Amino acid sequence: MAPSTPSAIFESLGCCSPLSGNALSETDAESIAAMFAVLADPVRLRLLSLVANQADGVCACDLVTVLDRSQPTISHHLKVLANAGLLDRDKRGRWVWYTVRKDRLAPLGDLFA
Amino acid sequence: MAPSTPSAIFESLGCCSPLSGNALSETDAESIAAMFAVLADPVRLRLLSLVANQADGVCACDLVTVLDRSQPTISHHLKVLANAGLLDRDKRGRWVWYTVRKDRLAPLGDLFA
DNA sequence: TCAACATATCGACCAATGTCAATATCGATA
DNA sequence: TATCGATATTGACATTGGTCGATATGTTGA
Repeated sequence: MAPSTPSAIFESLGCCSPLSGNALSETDAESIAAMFAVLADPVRLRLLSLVANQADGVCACDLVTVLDRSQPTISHHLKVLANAGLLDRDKRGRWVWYTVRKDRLAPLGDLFA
Repeated sequence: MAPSTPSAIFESLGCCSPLSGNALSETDAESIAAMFAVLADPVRLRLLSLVANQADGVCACDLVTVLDRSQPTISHHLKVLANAGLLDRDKRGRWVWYTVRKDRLAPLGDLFA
């Protein structure tokens, strides 16, 4: 006989807790959400794309002038991106050069496959 | 002769504004950031994965019991996901069934390619 | 050593948002 | 119609986070 309520449908599949099968764990969800939170800002997205479009990296001094934000704000966003592992930071004398970590970006794309 | 300052390097490439080449526009960055903001919450990520793992969709009544959140909170998150176009909402009598919109998720993955 | 410049940090402010209790709405069924 | 159960909305609260002015740190070159 067919189950009548929604949860009964899941229970009829033979498992104890209906939906916990191959779903995201709480800790996995938190770490993935943290990565998406880093990407959930238009200024950071533009910084990331600006850096990604220059194979040899970009000087922070140029990033400050391009977007319409103050120097502390750009510095803050670059730090967030670097702390998330999406940008590599390379100090060369007085300047700081950033390059994109494609090996860190790719796994995020796999989540949508 | 090699340019001495970082910005001079970009200007030597022959373009007016150094980094604006194929980078994200402000409006594009805003809309993409909005999509990532939807995904930047662990409860929403788990809801999405729970729905995605059931080919025939999931009843909201079951989603309420699985995660450790109140019914209004789950309802709120489902609304956010549906408004973003990531979930389809289908009201069947007293219950609401959700299915995932894979065609809306896939383009987000392409951003990392 | 000093001045100028690039970058980082601090402190404060304001907007956005996740959360829940209470309540409303809507559909099914007796 | 009346009641019950599923879902949505409202209002309030606390937290988070983007932003900037002011300032600190660190590096270069005179």
